[in-house]
Amino acid sequence: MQTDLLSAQFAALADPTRRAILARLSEGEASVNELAEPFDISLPAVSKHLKVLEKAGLISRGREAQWRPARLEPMALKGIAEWMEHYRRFWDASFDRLDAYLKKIQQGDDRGPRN
Amino acid sequence: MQTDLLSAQFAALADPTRRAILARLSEGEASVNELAEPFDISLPAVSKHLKVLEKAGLISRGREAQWRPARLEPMALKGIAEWMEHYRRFWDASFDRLDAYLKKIQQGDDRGPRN
DNA sequence: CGCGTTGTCAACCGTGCGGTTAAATAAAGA
DNA sequence: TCTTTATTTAACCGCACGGTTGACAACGCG
Repeated sequence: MQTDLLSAQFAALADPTRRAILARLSEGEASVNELAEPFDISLPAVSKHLKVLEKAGLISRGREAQWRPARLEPMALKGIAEWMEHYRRFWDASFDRLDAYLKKIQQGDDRGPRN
Repeated sequence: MQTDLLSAQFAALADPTRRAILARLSEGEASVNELAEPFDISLPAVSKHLKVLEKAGLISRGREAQWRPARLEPMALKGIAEWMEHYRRFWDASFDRLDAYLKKIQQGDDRGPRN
């Protein structure tokens, strides 16, 4: 079993069905039936996907009568974004320039009042 | 089997050992033995991890005599970054106002027709 | 209450993953 | 050539994953 949250999040995102579910939820919360509609899989399968997403902290669920609407958990992807930031310089050209600039500043004067 | 590159990349990143390997490679290329050293797993296991990373396009491998150094593939993470960009407004503070606006909209027209 | 709707739980199945050990391959060096 | 070093391949193992079907629970409504 996966104890590490970041691993759980990456693993959750590795499935195309789950990414599609997230895309749908980015337009607003939805019931399980609504989420299942575009796919050719059974309802329990969708229910399992939602459980995976929930354990990864990517969604949360409510209750309204017999519906259990799922909604995107807004801050969840921030952890991944922060992990990626460490590698940003490898693919983002504009970051290279900023990086160089920051290093240059840092060399001479650490606590300068930048306004 | 996974044919989708994005899925393969997320799956590759879901393993902590592989993320540690990437972190090591972000400081420069390394041989399999060097990469294996911090871990308590066998060499073939590391070799398999490298193959997963390579198939995901995250690293590439060379040959120098009997060594097969691995190096980070610079542009690889860009695909993931672009996927995440779609969700940026959900966690980035500078989009807070937009987010609040979307939530407000969402309240009104949630579950209309259909089931 | 009984009924229909919505969703989950339980059990099962096939496949792939991360790990192992043992053997094979590749290249440098004596 | 024979040996040493570096790495991959092959075969296997246990387990988690994504899927199924069938039964069950929760709730609104007549």
